[in-house]
This record gives sequence, structure tokens and C-alpha cells, in this order.
Amino acid sequence: MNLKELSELLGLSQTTVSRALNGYPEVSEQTRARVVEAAEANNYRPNSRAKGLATGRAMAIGHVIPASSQHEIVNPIFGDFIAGAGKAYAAAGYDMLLSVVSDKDEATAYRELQARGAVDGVLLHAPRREDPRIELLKQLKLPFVVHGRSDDASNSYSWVDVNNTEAFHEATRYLISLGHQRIALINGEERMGFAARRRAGFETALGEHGLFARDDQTFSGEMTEQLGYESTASMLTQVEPPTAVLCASLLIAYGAKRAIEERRLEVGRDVSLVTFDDAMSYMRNDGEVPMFTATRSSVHEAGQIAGEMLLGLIANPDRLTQQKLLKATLVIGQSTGPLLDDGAPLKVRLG
Amino acid sequence: MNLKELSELLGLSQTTVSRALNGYPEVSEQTRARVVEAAEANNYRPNSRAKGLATGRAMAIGHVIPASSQHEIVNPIFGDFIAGAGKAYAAAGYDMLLSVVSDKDEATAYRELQARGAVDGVLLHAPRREDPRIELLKQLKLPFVVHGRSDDASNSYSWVDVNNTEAFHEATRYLISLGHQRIALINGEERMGFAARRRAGFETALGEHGLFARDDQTFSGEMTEQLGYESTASMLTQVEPPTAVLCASLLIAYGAKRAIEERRLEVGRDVSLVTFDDAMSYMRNDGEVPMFTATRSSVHEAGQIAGEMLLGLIANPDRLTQQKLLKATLVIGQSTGPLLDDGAPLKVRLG
DNA sequence: TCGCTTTTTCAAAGCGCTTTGATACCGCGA
DNA sequence: TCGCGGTATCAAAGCGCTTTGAAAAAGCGA
Repeated sequence: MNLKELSELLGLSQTTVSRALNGYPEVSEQTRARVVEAAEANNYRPNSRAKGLATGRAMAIGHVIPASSQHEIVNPIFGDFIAGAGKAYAAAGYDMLLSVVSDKDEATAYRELQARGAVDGVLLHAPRREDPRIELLKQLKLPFVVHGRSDDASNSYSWVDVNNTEAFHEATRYLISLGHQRIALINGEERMGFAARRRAGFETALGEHGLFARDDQTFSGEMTEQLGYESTASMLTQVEPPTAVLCASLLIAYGAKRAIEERRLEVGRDVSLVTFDDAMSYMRNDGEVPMFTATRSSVHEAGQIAGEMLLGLIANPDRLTQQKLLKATLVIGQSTGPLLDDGAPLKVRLG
Repeated sequence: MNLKELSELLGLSQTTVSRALNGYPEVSEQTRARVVEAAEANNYRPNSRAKGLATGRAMAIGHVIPASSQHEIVNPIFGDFIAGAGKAYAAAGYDMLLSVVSDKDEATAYRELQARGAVDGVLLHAPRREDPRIELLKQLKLPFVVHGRSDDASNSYSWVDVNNTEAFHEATRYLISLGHQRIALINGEERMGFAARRRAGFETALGEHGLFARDDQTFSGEMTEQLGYESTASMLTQVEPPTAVLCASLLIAYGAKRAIEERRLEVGRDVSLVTFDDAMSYMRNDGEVPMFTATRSSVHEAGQIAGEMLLGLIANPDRLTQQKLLKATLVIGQSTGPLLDDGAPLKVRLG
């Protein structure tokens, strides 16, 4: 059923039917009611491509996700972020277009999306500290919102980010307040904006108390269980192992926990653990007293806010860039506790 | 830059330029070369919507993901499956359209996708045992491939599935061969096709050895760490706790492991664990000797195969339905071991 | 009743592409 | 020279919608 058929069926012109359905004022309420009813009855929906062609808008938002080799990691926060953003799009009648591309073709993918007119804007994921994609998108004049921030002048583009610096600053301060002095960091890849900021917050807090990060007690890499496990396992063989570990994701924390317990040590007693928690739907760390003490911020919410921001930018192109800094809140769980007194230092019990 | 501009620039008609770019034979190679070069130089890409309107094809595949409330779970395999399917789409020049809808609006979402002509086909996720969506899609005459199977006559539609029955049959047999008799199951939601099959495989293997599943040692629910933890924790308080547990996902297995170790028991010694492993990129269970004994099958690969199958169906609409059953392979890891001899039964050590 | 304004409806153009059916061109044998 | 079969190119229609500019219908005061 298309517009022509529907209008013939009603004995009206296509113009009138179109206007009736799109809520234009120059059609009588009586006619509108008739039209709406007939459209409903025949399950009529305007053809997306024809509508887009006529209006010059794609009514779609693009997400480019790089996934080159078989072993390339798919960002685990992806699903929840997408769900949040998708909700915003759906509410506004927009579609979500996903482009899975080999990572070296990413720039091409954006160019193509723009040249084809396939999307009205894009959402940029996982910005690196210096990210050429941002300049590219500006140049393409494609509206965009970044989930996270690069190191560049950050008011020159729109973004939604979580206060990573402050989150890890606070988490570290909390550990110090419990008496910990040897605090390790298992971070994400530090060429990523968020990971660099987390390290900065961590180091600032240490510095404020005359402490410093040891090279052999700071790690960074793809945020997997394995990274958490291996990093922690290696530290537990040191002469002076850390008494607390700060993890950049729940998966890392699981790995750290595994290494600790494998050594017959107790999390929260022998070694304290704090982790960043993206509040992912399938990996909850909540309840009365969560398993892990964590700085928590919902990536689902970030997705929704970013999606809404982008739609706003598209609806109102001459609006200034917008920024939104979400707070991560520190939640005390079972994985932290005060430093044990010197009478029973960790290294002795490790023996 | 659109076709009109490009053709004027070249002093050719739109027809010729279009044909040159689309590889039609009735244009001289010399002209074609000129056209291709100019298109390249001007970064020309045909407008997606105009092309779609003219050809009657959307060049897009739809995925509908239900995500109603804030707390609805997003399937953790989603990211990897999408990455696999997306790769297939990209290779064929197709876009991927994601619709995030509140779960009660799912049927409407499919209807709308079809009525709007927004997609040429859809990929159906997570079929329930009886799934009305399958009938709906047939009725809408929208080509589709199901990832998994319902209970219906399964050759009446196309699907890609993993041999869940056989996988859990084999896993259970393996545990029995190690001497285990009290084997627990922590399954996904059993209204889902895959979960029902896993239970069937499990029970069949037990039956073959005169064993049976105890009600208080079989669980099913959303496949989270918490489900694994709570189910296992509750079983370890029983008079005759299981000596082996079969888990439907790696997250469940993590939870089971946590409960076991919290009791100061050892996985693979006191309690054996076998899990289904979707080989997700951010949750690896591999290496020399993986942490968990598992039946492994790559969901990324399933996505790619399903995507390719759907594209084939679209390209060749009168082709019969197709089915592809992937095998899950049993990989021996560190989480299983022989039943300890009766001299030191589990329940005593549990004391 | 007429003429004017306001309301309601319509025909047709245009969005950027593909594709049909026709036309111009070219070389070649008769 | 003419005519014929390819080859290379083109003009125009059509895909399904929106939107402009015009026309018809209705309402209203004089």
C-alpha cells in the first residue's frame, strides 16, 4: 500500500493525504480523521526511501564499529550503549545504522556514509587521546557526538563523557584513607582518552599523599578478565606486592579476584579491589552490598543522553556544541577493607 | 556531488555515467575508465535513498532488539554476533539497521520495517520455543534467518544454530565418565529454544546412565554471574550437594566458581564445572589449558554465517529454506576432574 | 445577489537514481 | 553509394514521497 493507492481509495489527492498524515493545518479535521483511519486500517507507512529522498533527510544515525580480524575485540559496553542510544532514536522516529568495518577502513566508512547521504549524523565511539576522526567529521560537516573525549580542545565538538579523572581520583583517595600505600592500577589502553584520564586521576591522588605509582604495579591493555588475572598474578609474586588494586572494568576486577583467591588470599582483607563499573545489564554489581567497591556510571544512560544530544544537534544545526559530563559515584562493596596492621604484612602471609 | 553534476562535468548523460559505474557492458572501456576516475576524484557515491527508490531494494538488513525497561538485559552475545553479521553485510554492500524497541512493540516493529520498505530482510534473535515472530515474518513475506530455533517444524524457515542438545549431551557424558553422579544444571531461561535443547541433552545423558536431574539442582534464568553464584551457593548448603555443575554461559560459570571458592572449595577438585562458551571476544576462555572445561562455539562465526545465508536468500528468493547446524566442541580445561573417592566425600569436607 | 477572504483540495514539479526504448555513430560488405 | 548490424550514447519515464503554487469551495458582509 502506497500513498497513491491510499489516496485513490479515499478519493483524495496525494497532497491532501500526505498533509493529513503529517499534521499540516490546512486540512480539515474531518478529512484528517478519515485519512488517519484508512491509513491505520491498511497498515500504511510511508516508504522510508521515498520520504527521505523528498525531504532530504535520512532519518538515520550512523554508528561505525571497527572490527577487523576475527580476534579483534568488540567493546563489551557496546550493547548497552546502543540500547540507550537506540531508545532515543526510536522515540524520535530515527533509525540506527551500524557499519561494521575493518579498522583501517574507518575513515572511508565515515566519508561514504556522508557522501551516500545515508545518515543525518553519527555517534563516535571510544575516542583516542588524539583522534583524527573528530577532525574528519568536522570537515565532512556531518553532525556528531562523541562518547568520551579526546585530548583536543574539548569544547570544539559535542560529547558525553563520564568524569573519569574525578572517579579514579576519588577511588584512589578512598583506598588511601583506608591506609593503603601500595596501590596498583590495571587500566585500559592508555592511548584511549578515558584510560589516560583515569590514570591521571589515580596519579594525582597518589601525589597528594606523597605516594607514587610503581611501573611494575601499573598495567594497561584490552580490558579483559585475562588482563586482570595476569597482571595481578604477576604482582603477587613481588617482594612488596600492592595491598590494593584499582581496576578499569568489572571484567578486569574478576580476573584480579581470581588471581588473588588462587593464592588463597582474601579480597577485601588481604588485597582491596576497586573497579570502574559501567553498570552493564548482564554484568551487575549491585544489590545491598555489591561484590566490588566501584565507581559506577551507567553506560546505558550515557548512550541515551548522547543519542538525544545528537538528535538535538541535527534538529538545530546552528546550535553551539554541547558537552555533558556524567558523574560516576563511588559505591562501597565487599572488596575493600582497611590495611592490615604491620604485625601481619601481606608479604609474610604470601610466603 | 550527485549524478547530474558528475555527468555534466564529464559531458556525458546520466545514463552513461550510471551504467559505467555499475559495470554494464554497453559502455566502452575507455569511457568507463574516464567515469570511474572522475567519480573517484570527486568522491562521488550514489545517494542511498535515491538508489533504493529506483531499484526497489533497501540494501539493508534489519535487527530488532527488544530492550524495554531500564533493567531489561541486553544479550551479551549481541555485540559479537552483530560484528560477524555486519562483516557479511559490509562485504555485500548492505547496511545494518538496528531497531531498539520496547519488547511489547516488537511485532509492530517488524510490521513497520516491512511496510516502510526499510529493509530487505531481517535477522531474528533469541527465538523462544514457540515464537510468534516466525509466523509473522512469513506472513509479511520478509526474508529472514533465525539465530537459533524454535520448537516448530524447523525446516519451514531458515536458521543457523549450534547443536545445543549434542553439546550438553556430550558435556554431561564427559562428567559422568569422570565418575560424577550428582550433576547440577544452571541453564538459561527455558522458554528459549536453546535452553530447552540444552536441558534435553543433559537429561538424555543422565538417563542413559540411570541418573536423573534433581529439581533442587537444576536452575534456569537470565544468564548472569549472579544466577551462577546464587544457584551454586544454595546447592552447597544441601546435604548431598552436586559434585559437578553444568553452566549455560561463561558468566554463570564465573558466578558458580565464586560460590565454590567462597566455601574454600576448589573448582576441578571438589566441584567440577563445565560451561557453554560462546567464544566472545572480550571474554575469552582459551589458551593452552583454558580456565573452564567448555563446549565452545563462536557466536561471531554464527553471525557471519547467518548474515551470509540471509543475503543469499534475498538474492535468490525462490531458493528453499536453509539450515546450518554448527558444532560446539568440547574443550578440556582446568575446571573438571575425577570424582574424589568415597573416603573423602564432598559433604564431609563441606562440614 | 455579488465580491472578497478564508478554508480546503489539487495538479505538478522535484528529490537522485535506474532502466527502457530510441537514436546517433561507425565500419563494412554489397 | 547504400544499407545493415553492432556499438556507444542519450532522453525520458518512473520509483513514492513532499511541497509549491494554483484552483475550487465555502463563508460572510454588504
